[in-house]
Amino acid sequence: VILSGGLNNRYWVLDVGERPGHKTLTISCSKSLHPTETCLLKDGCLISGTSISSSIRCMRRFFMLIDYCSFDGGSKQMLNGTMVHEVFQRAATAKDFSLETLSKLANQALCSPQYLGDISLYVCLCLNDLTPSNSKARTRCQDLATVVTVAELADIEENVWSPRFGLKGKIDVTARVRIQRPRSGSHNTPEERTVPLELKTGKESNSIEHRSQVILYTLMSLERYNSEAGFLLYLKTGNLHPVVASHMDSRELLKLRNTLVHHIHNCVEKEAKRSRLSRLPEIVTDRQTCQYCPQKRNCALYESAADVREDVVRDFLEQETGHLIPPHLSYFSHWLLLCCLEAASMEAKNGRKRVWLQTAEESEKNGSCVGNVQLSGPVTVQSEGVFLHRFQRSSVVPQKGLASSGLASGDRIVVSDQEGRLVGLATGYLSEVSMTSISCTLDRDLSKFSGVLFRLDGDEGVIGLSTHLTNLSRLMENCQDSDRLRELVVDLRPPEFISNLSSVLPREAKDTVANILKGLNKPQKQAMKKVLLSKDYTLIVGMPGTGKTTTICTLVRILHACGFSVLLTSYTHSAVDNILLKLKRFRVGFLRLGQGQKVHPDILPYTEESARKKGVHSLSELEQLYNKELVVATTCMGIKHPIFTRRRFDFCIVDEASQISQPICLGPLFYAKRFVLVGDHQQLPPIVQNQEARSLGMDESLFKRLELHSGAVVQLNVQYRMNRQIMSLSNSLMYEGRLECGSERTATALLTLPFVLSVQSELSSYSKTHPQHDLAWIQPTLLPSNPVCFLDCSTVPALESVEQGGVSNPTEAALIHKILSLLIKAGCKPSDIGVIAPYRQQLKSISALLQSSAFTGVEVNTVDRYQGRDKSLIIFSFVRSTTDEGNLGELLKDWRRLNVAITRAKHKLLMVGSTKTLRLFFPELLHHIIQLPPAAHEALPSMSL
DNA sequence: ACTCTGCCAAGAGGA
Repeated sequence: VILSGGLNNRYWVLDVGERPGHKTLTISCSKSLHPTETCLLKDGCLISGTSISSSIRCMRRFFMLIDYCSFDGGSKQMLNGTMVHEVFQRAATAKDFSLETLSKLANQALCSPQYLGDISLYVCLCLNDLTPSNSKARTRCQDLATVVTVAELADIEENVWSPRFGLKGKIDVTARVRIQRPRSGSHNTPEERTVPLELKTGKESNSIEHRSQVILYTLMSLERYNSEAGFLLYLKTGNLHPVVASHMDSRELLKLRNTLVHHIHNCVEKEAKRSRLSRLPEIVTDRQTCQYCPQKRNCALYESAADVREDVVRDFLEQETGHLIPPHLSYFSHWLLLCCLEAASMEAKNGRKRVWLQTAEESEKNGSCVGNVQLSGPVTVQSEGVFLHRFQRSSVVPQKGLASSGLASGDRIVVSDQEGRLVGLATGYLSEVSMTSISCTLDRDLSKFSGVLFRLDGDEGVIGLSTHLTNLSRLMENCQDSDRLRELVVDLRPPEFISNLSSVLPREAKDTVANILKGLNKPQKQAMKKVLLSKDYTLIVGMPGTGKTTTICTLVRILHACGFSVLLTSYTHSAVDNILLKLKRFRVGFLRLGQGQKVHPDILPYTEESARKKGVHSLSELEQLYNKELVVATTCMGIKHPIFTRRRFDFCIVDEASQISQPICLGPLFYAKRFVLVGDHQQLPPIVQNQEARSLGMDESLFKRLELHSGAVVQLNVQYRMNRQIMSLSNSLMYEGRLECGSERTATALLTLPFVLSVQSELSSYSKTHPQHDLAWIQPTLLPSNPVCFLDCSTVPALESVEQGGVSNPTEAALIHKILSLLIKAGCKPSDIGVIAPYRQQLKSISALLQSSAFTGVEVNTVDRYQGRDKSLIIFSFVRSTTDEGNLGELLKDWRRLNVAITRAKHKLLMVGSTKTLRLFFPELLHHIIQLPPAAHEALPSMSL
């Protein structure tokens, strides 16, 4: 934005207005003259110190936040740097820089799982870099008479979020130093200051980047320590350089920071209602700078994608993107745009900003925050880097129960002080929440802050779209793997198959495979065959209830028996573990990668973590662990794991592939020769927040994109879940009759209600005593022999309410509550019942009515959460009862969501909704309508359970 | 117009 005073003019601030969440400035370029302008200061974007200092040479680098080290392992020097940092920090904490200690620490660092995980580990620590005499680190000030001595260590790896400057970062060492200035004559006591100390293990460059980093850290810690300067400590020489942040330096760096933020917020621009990628900051085209830039490919890709070619950079672009043809570039730029749009939507609802934009009181009202707490009792060290803290409400403020805070054990939290001076002090997990106290494990020891008032905020974490972008960028790489994948994914080259099974099937595996195949039905066997014959990929359509998990499990067993290596993935941990839980019953070994906290308890013994506990002390032992199993399982996001710097697989299987967005789904495919996508695009698509991104096709999964090659598709259409009537509803809605029952037993299975007769007689006697109520409709509703019922509430006064939190319909909720109590009384097990609604708000109002213990076991959940699962009896609440289709809402209009909802039921499906709304788009329902009398939900008796 | 799961992160150093 250029203000009226011109690009770089100066302004007077005439007035400052404070509003919640933002400030307004009234400014003018002349004190006495008009035009005044109003600036709105808001938002809470924090930029890291390193991002800013690395942008000094080239601002573009910042926008290409793609971490290559995750797949090439990084350089020797970087690894060395990380390790020496740690050795120094540990030695400093122990206040011991003796050679013995240093070498002990260095050995520990070499064996620490963190570094062992890096397969490219072949670094020897240069211990002589850290000799004791150097570590005392005297300054070489210009002003030789000034002496700085490090008196005490205040902190290491301190995490700072500074909303005031919009900066964040981690400070290597925070030190208390004594500064003795030469003053003529008299007694001068040394000044004490707490300052940031930045360690560098490379060449002593004292470069502008290094110095800027220190200046930024100094700014960040201004509010904490009032530090005026920081220090650069080069460990190779032991030299300590003071870096005094001059006003101008700080100002320039903050201006750079602001420019970066401006570009972030404006990475997409609208033109004639259509969004497109904005221009990035100008390309530097300085051979010297660009030659070694790790981001040059992305830089060139972006430039080519933006379709603005300048002559100066043509050869640079040619060099980096010459191997790509226009469709490749447009695929890249299309998805880049989609990701930018989506990122903006995700950033908008990023809850982390609340920590500094809202007071604790405000935040507490919205839930997931507890303010005014103090440390109580000592901090105990649970394990390396895990500190157990206990907090209590400060007695100063009126007590409010902590349990009602919206925070629950297991939640991720951020700890800050109440005042907003120490933001983001620590992060961790809540372990216990009681009425009076909260305990949690944090990544830092906060014992030195006893007496400080804290606030704990729930932290959803910020996951940008960096994995998406990394995968997209990788797809464009000039190498064999990427070329092939690009051909298949972007050019849509038809997949090839070999004709003869005998060439892939080892003779000795034939019997085993034949044995495994025995338990499968026809389409499942076909799927196995197709996969074995594939040279590129196979798509398996798993319609509802067709034994998708079993099929995948069997596929893995067969591939395993043939000696093929398999990478097994899905988007969610639970989907991965679902297959593994089945797989572990057979003699198939596997390695499960991923955080223990997220892994199913029964799968934990197969994780890397637990294998390590048995002892991995050397690189070769680690390699053994990584290479031992033919089958490796992880989530699609888990591909940053170091195992992938080396290992490749014969097959990659992606489950729930129709729910994964293209860039994410690509990730694991880089590591396998062939892949298998399993899904069903008639079920739920990937969730996309941004409306425009969705309309531009971001919710198209790779599964759906590749489905146009029907030769690669196998359909599992024999299902063992639904009885005939429920299945035919789905068939007419979605599958055009292709879905079949696997057996007559499946087709005719009904709900068992042992006491249905007694409930019915109870109802009829109730009818007699209450003749004013028409209860004729309830009999067919309850009857198991009537598997599909649509209860039409259109005669019942609609109570649909649209609130801020979502949509709910109390009438439907009340009706469901009463019918449920009848069904349970009739002998239906609560655990056999699922209640589904499209909206969370509706689930809340239903759950509120099901508090009595008779209902425990009834699972109330969203359609989305129910995907992949089933129940004997499903009650689905449509909630919406509008006649205006335009007002229906996107969720219900999506047929795929409706399809998922109705196919969760095995034996009986009760739908509650309004025909007014539904006949608009689902006429098949009309065959199953049960017309409700007015006030049906009130007329029904409340059964005592 | 309300559906949701991923992820540890800012920085390791080189020209």
